[in-house]
Amino acid sequence: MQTFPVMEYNHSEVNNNEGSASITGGYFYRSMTDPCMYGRYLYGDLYLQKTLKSQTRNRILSNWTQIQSLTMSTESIISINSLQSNQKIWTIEAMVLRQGIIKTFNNVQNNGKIWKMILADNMGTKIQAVMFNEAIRKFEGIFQHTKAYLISNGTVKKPNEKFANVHPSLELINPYVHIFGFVSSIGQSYVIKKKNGGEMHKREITIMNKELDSLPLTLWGEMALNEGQMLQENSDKKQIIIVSSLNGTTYQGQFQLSTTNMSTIQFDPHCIQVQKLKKWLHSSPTNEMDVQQLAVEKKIKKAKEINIRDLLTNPSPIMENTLYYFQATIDDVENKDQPWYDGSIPRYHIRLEFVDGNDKAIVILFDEPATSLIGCTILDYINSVRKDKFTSCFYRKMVSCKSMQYKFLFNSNRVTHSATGQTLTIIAQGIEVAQGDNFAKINEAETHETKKKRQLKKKIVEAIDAVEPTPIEDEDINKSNPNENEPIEIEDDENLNAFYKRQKQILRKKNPTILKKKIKLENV
DNA sequence: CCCCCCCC
Repeated sequence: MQTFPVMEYNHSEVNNNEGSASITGGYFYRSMTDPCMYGRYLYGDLYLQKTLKSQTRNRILSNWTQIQSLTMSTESIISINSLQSNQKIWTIEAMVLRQGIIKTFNNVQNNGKIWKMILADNMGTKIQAVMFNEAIRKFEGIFQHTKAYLISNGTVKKPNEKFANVHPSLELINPYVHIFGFVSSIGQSYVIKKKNGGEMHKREITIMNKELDSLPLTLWGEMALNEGQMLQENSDKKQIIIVSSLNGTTYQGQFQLSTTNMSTIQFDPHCIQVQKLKKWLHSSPTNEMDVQQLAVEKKIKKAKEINIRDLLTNPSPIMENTLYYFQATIDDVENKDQPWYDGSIPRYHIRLEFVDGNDKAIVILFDEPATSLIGCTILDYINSVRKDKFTSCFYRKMVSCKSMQYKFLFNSNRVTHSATGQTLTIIAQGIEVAQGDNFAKINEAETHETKKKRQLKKKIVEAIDAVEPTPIEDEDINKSNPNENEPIEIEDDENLNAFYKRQKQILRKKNPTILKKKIKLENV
């Protein structure tokens, strides 16, 4: 049984080709009937064209919960689970869990518009609905995110085996993961080149639970643009999301999640576990940066300490896939005037040097660790040093890092020795001041603020330490299990609807203007 | 009637 080093997830394991499933772990959102747990057959594409002929059957309900009080006979309504391939007459009631953007396609046989949705019924079973030209014209503006509809008599098709899963055998070992937590960081969306020459949007976010365990989550494709932008636009709020049908992989010792083409993101949905997290989140006085820092400090607590001298002299004193930290004094910031841009992916890094005789260690800080050191985002830093570095408080802070002691968190997989053996490069995952409050100071006002922050932090750390691993309470399972009669209540998400509406008005450029070349910074 | 599961 595979386990994940995290908190709130559901883990399904398909036992055999018939698709029976077992579920372990997790104490939050349970989608017992998620079709992905039952093999590929239920990954049906539901064609809706024929629904046009019986539009009177399509009643638009204002929200999911009203399904229960529907006055019309519900006898003919069947669950998505019981839909048969090629079934001619049927009605389902389903909620729009995800709306794609309307796309055009063009191939040898055909061309036109296509619009996809992911629907779920009150058992939690999901199905993909596909609409084409005429259907899009009729239904555009009718289907709305998180609203429920009666849908009838479209074409029910078996999914194309070719597309359902490229490696069917992998389905036996690759479980899908559902996760919920709050979003602690949101990266930029950018275009990456695939090995086959194609392009793909990618956006990395970080999700955390209330024990401040963090997990990187990669949003792919359309989701990186749409839902990702939605998250970014609301990044000032403490956002809680449920993300379903994720792939889990381990990259360089770090467990990470990626969306699949079956993934959905629900924003602040109404379910008991989310409400609990929300309550906790809003009662904690942390801001985004403090949360990041606390998460790092928690990891450092658990990591093994290692002497940097040992790392330099012995090429392999460390174990694979293990978190370590070392304590050291920064000798120099190699690129303090202009943090370096990494050409392959659009991010900046800071190189710190530690010199020990002839030996040199270089620690590279990307993203959050870098932000944590200088107290602002890398882009803000660059803008501030570009103007006048000597008046920049961030620059002064950077310079004052020198001769300070820090703890650096790193994964053993991110350490490389140079050919001569005298230089060591470490990509750090986190940074913490070695003792007390010796993060570089800017001025008195900040000292005062830091003191206040430190008090708050102490309070939070105590609260985190006091948290017991939450057992699965029967009560919780019943309340959140879609198998029970109670439907999942989803908050009517006006924001997201407005967002989708806006999306339609924005004409997308085919090739978004993303920086692909190395950025040249003016010398300051 | 589309789409080919990804990148460091």
